[in-house]
Amino acid sequence: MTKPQPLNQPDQLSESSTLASRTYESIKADIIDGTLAQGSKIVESDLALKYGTSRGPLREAIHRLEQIKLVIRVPHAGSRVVALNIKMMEDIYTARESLEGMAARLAARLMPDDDIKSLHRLLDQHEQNINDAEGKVYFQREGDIDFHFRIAAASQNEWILENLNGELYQLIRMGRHQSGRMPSRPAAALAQHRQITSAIEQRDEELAELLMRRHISGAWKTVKSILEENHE
Amino acid sequence: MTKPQPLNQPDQLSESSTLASRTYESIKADIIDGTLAQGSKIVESDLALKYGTSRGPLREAIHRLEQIKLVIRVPHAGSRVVALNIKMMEDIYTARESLEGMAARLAARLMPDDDIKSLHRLLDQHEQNINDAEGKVYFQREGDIDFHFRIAAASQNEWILENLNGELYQLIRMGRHQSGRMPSRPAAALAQHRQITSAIEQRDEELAELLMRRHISGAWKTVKSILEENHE
DNA sequence: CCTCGTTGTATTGTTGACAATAATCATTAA
DNA sequence: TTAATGATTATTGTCAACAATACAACGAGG
Repeated sequence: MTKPQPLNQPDQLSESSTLASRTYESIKADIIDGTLAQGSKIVESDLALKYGTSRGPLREAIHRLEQIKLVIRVPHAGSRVVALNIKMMEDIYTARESLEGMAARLAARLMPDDDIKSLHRLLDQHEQNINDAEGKVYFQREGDIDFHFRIAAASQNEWILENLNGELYQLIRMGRHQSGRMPSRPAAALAQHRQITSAIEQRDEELAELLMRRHISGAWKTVKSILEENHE
Repeated sequence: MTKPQPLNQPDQLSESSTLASRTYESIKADIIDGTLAQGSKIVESDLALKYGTSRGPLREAIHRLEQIKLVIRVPHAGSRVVALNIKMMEDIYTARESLEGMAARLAARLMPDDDIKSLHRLLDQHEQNINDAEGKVYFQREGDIDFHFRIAAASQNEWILENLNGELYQLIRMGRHQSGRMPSRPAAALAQHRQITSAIEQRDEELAELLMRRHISGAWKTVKSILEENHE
């Protein structure tokens, strides 16, 4: 059985040349998967020790994490891992809806035919994985983001790509880890992905944007209800 | 004669408690108004001297500027002030169109009546300033962004607000300084602003978004033609 | 018992020195 | 003359010590 191919969104090569970057990647991963608990206080000297570096590079890592909103920092008082709440997640999903809608529109205009074919193949793979018990985990965790990443990349808009991939998706991943549950109904999601791809293939910008926005706002509704029931 | 009221988008209180923040603000201003030329190389020790600080805080400032894309940094090789090109500006305007369209939609849903009234007054003031020779400079430079800022704030979406105000508007300001010219036809822009405000007042989300997007994509067309003629 | 001010401690902000890296320039061989 | 190669230098990356700040504990006064 072929393993689902690795995600092609290397935020940074894991063997980065600078210590600050490596520390950044490590901490980011630990925040996203909950090893560093939400809302927990960050003490520079402690973390420096923990990640085997000195305060200098660690400080740079923290600053970068602050920029992508994984960390909140208040001057002279210290930093904490962000604590996701519903309002914040709603803001993120709304921004994402807007940006990805635009990305889908641009993809319909600009995506090369070959890439569209490849996108179809990706969805075929996802379909197989849905029926496959162990694949389910993969599909629900990362396959979904993989699809969305390809659309963002196809937009050929650097700003949108960087903000989706570098910031919004990270926060969404973190939210998923938190809730412990997966995005709902993979089959329904897949069907929508196919619709969107088809609109792109037909170069129907308007429809592509509309479908993407509907897809994401639908996803938010289910995520929201999960968060609300967890929160009482 | 009453001076146009100061912009209410203090990115940071100018008397920030930390040296790194003050340095950041200074450099940012210098980049935006061209004192630090586009594409010019940044040498940490030189700048540290120039801004009266040591390399530590200056480094933090540079990192923050990198995050808002005013500076480009390559590991071990140094940093440069970003050099705006047409593709980059197009990406920015497209992202802005998407985000501000959504912001207008949210504003139509959420903006308190009092704030809408205040928005009307702001536009009245702009109208006066258009006929006033010295006001023209103000309106064209900052008044336009002032309006857009209020919509973004009214969306009550933190992510959108921060990204528009903290990043996109800065780059657009920088672009304006570069071209030397002002946004075109203040009267036409004002008319569109009124339309948008009116849609918000009527709580017509769909229309508010549509008008805002049209407004911004129109602005891009004229900016683009200016850039192209400057560039040959 | 509560409030306010004071002191002490922990943590961040800042600095200058040192190490590592990459760009530059001169030198040599083809 | 040009291309490759090696030493040199400028610049960034990293570190550890020092200063400034905010928070907590404590005590005095109401």
